[in-house]
Amino acid sequence: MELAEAKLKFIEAWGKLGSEWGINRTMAQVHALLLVTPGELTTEEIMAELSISRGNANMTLRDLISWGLVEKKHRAGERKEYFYADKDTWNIARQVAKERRKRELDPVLKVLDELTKVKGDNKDPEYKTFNKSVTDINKLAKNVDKTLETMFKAEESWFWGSILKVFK
Amino acid sequence: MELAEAKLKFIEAWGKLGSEWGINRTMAQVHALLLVTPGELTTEEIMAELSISRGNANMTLRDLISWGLVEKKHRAGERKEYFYADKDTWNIARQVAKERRKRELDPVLKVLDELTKVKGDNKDPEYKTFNKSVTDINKLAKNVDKTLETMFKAEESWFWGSILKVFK
DNA sequence: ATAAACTTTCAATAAGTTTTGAAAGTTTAA
DNA sequence: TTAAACTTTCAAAACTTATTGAAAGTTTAT
Repeated sequence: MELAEAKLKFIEAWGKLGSEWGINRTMAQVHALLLVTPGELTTEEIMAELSISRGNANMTLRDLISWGLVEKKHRAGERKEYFYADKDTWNIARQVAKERRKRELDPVLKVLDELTKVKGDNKDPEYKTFNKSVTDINKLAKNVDKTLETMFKAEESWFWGSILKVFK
Repeated sequence: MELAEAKLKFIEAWGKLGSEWGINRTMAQVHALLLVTPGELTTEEIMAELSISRGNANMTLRDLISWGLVEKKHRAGERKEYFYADKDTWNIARQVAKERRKRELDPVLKVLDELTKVKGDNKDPEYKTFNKSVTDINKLAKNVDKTLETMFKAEESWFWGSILKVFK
């Protein structure tokens, strides 16, 4: 397979995975493009490479920057802005996990905490079932939360070393 | 808070989380409804409770069954079909992880494996960057895959015990 | 101050996804 | 076999989300 073809396949696969996990397809594709690009790209280049509009490119790049995955670079004496992606996979994974926890897991944990406090009669099967499900899910979610917290602080090698050692 | 209100909040929160993670909102809501319901519900009851159409209820229930989260029950002498959800949170988490791995992670791993095999000149920055990114992501994805594999086989208490022990 | 070079915004539109509901299909009991 | 009770299907409609592109805004050099 040729390099150019391989790049396209990578961009496509990454875009598809993103969209299946609730991340805008274009955002994932722009990110993929920057990941396989040495150095930086301008908005124009990204627009051309992926055949997307100026508006779309601009908004997607802002999103990627707000997710902490991409940075703007400024070259002395030039007006254009250059974009480049952090290529460290472990940082990327951490960054994505961090953002999604903040945006999605945290609010759910708040609701679950509130719902575990709802009082009722344990003789009532309606209440009992509700309470058990909510409490169990809350516990699971909190464990996930703790593990993510550890992951944020950890070095990649230490993290996987620890996990894979335990699971052998 | 009242039980009825709490149930609605739970159904809403679960639906929202689902949609943010690429799971149809209605599917997550029906699942949530069954989770807080002792015993079984009929299609009619689910339609009424969530104000959804017969077609929607039917398709969503089939999906939930194909995900292994819900089962049909048959009561002797009755024509109606009853649906109930497995209430074991650990089973649910495993089941969801299993399905998503099969549907989404596996195909990406296949593409990544193929892309890591693309040959090129390591003096070429284009090739070098492509190869490094793809190889790194492939490694990470394989580690995730291994961890999921362990999770599928494990008991909940053992799994979290091991993870949380390591991370203390 | 001006104008060229570039970035950002956002209303309109397109694309994608979910939902409906009526019709077709199936099963069961008599 | 018939018909009532129930389930399934799927084309059309509603809804949601993503994208465009032209206009407005900003920055920089002169």
